[in-house]
Amino acid sequence: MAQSTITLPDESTMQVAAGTTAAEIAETIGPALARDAVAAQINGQTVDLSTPIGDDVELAIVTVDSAEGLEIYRHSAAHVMADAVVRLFPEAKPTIGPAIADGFYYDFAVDEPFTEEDLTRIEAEMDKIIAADLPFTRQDVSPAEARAHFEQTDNAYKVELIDELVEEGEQNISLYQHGDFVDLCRGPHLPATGNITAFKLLSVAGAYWRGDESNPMLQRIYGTAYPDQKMLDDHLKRIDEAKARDHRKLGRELKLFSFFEEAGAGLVYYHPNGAMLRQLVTDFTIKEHLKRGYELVRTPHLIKSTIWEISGHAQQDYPMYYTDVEGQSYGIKPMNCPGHILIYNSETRSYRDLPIRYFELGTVYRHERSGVLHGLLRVRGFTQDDAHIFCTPEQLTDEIVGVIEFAQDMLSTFGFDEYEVLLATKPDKAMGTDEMWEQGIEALAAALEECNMDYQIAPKEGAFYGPKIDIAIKDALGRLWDGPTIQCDFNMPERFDITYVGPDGQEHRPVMVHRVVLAGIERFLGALIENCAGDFPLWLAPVQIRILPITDRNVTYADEIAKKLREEDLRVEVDGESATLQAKIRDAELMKIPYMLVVGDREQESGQVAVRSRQEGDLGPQPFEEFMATVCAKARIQAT
RNA sequence: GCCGACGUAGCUCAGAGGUAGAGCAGGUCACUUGUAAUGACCAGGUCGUCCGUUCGAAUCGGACCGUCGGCUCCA
Repeated sequence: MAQSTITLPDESTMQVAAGTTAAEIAETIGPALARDAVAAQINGQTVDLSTPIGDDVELAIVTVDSAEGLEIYRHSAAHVMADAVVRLFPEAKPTIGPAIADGFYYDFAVDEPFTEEDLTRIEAEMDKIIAADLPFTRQDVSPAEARAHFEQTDNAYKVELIDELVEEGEQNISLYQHGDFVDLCRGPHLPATGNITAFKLLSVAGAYWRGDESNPMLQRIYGTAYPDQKMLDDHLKRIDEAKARDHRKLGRELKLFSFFEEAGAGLVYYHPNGAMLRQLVTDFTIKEHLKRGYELVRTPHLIKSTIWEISGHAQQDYPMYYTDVEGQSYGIKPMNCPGHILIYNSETRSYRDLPIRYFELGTVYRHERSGVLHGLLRVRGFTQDDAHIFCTPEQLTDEIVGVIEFAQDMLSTFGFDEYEVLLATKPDKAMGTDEMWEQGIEALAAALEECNMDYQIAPKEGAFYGPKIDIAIKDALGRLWDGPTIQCDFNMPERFDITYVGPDGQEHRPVMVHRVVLAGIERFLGALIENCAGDFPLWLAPVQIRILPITDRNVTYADEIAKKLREEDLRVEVDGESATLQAKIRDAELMKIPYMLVVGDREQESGQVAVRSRQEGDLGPQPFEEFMATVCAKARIQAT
């Protein structure tokens, strides 16, 4: 009998009879491996465990604890869900159902949308399919056969997918079947439905076929699956944890901000605590910009529409608001760049002036569609820590490096140390020549490399005026938030015809970089609130100290020390209510105030305060002056 | 904008074709308290808005406003 030589990842080799399956080899290596195996990699290609091995190959067993293995596991769960749906709703047409970051989904074309109650029924049906332990089998067929199958089930969506595959040059179409359910699928899959142990369906939502809003709306069911129940429970617990620190909930509880239905959606009202938090963040931001050679500018909210025609926003149908002033059309600024360009253009600039870095806390308005608004994360009026850098092409990479380093400094001060970085290239709907785009992409890539940043290319994701770097920041729960963006612009300088005089006495075109670090201040505050669950570090706490007089006799003393603390720029409140100390402590704890000073007759007589720290609990009495010195020092530390 | 769900007191929520309820928050009074809720009393709602169906609508239908989960888009 013919033998095949298998090389395993640890370089060891084994001899097996030709035709032995990957599953059998896993079994030979060990029962634990066989149990966790979901697929195999043969010469780097991921295939089903049931694949027989004919030649000498490199083989790796893919287990469910790898990212790839988990994806396969969840993808199989999606198939089981689709099967369950079709069993319960024979009219439903399955379309596409992939694994995603935290689970999987499947989109169905149905006449009636699914209800929450349907999810329970579908889960029960899935349990049956899993209990039946139906093997997943692969079948490679011709496009014609595949088409015939899905035409028979009247599924135009699958037929469309097959036609696309054929266009891409596929000769073979793979179908996966378990029980009676057949799906168009690249695979691979688990050996059988029984391999799925823990899953849960989470929600149902509308989604456009292929993500295009001109296409029909499908019904999407989201679910998740984990190799064991405990992992699933942990995941569900994380969802609850995220809910508990939702910035919209905390925004109300901590009296930070609100929205008013009667005043307009997506427009934020900052209450005293929120306005203080915002001010602390923006004061810090301004200071850091000035340190790095930026200059403050300020531009109006209303600019004649002719400027928006020059900038191209008008022609791009940018979602902005317009108004009319004495018969002239004005646009409410959705971006700060044209204003900064006007200032740049107000004088003849020399190469000796460059780089010029204009910074503005620029408040902009954008007409975001009603369905996308989301707390502070997606609003219609927001403020950016926006700057535009005008520089020579030679200075470009250094300037971008400067921005990246600045962004890292800022974010880490606020407690964000992990990032995911994208470099976005030319979209279909774009201005500027290919050559300009290439230059920009090169400069951005060079800067990222100089900063040793790992990044991924996001094809066609650039702004219409230039390529960009998008940095997403990771929070305490591992969630990603939109963060800094650095956008090259070879286009706007052209349109506004801005120049500088070079050493040769000739006019040259400067490069323009748009960049935000915190990005939208509102959005950043949302991320900040959720990252620390409303428990702000001392330097950012809207109220740093609350003084709790034990009796009415102690209120005057409390007011006195409050005055002294305020003179040191500390943010202090006195709780003068006639309530018990316990009740006052509870209130202050719920407001997540970092320090409580309990003052009764004893403290008053001795000039002391009894300190209770939110983090460390009761610290006992100490001289007031001593506390003030300590807390002043701590409040100055701008790091989390 | 699209699909679905939802909107009852400041907040969290119960109720439901016959005219609205709780807890917390708020106010008043009493208490003057030592490290996460003192007690009593009071006040508070044209049940998101408008239009319709009905003898009668908070309850049923429609439109609009807003919120939530997604799609899409984006700082």
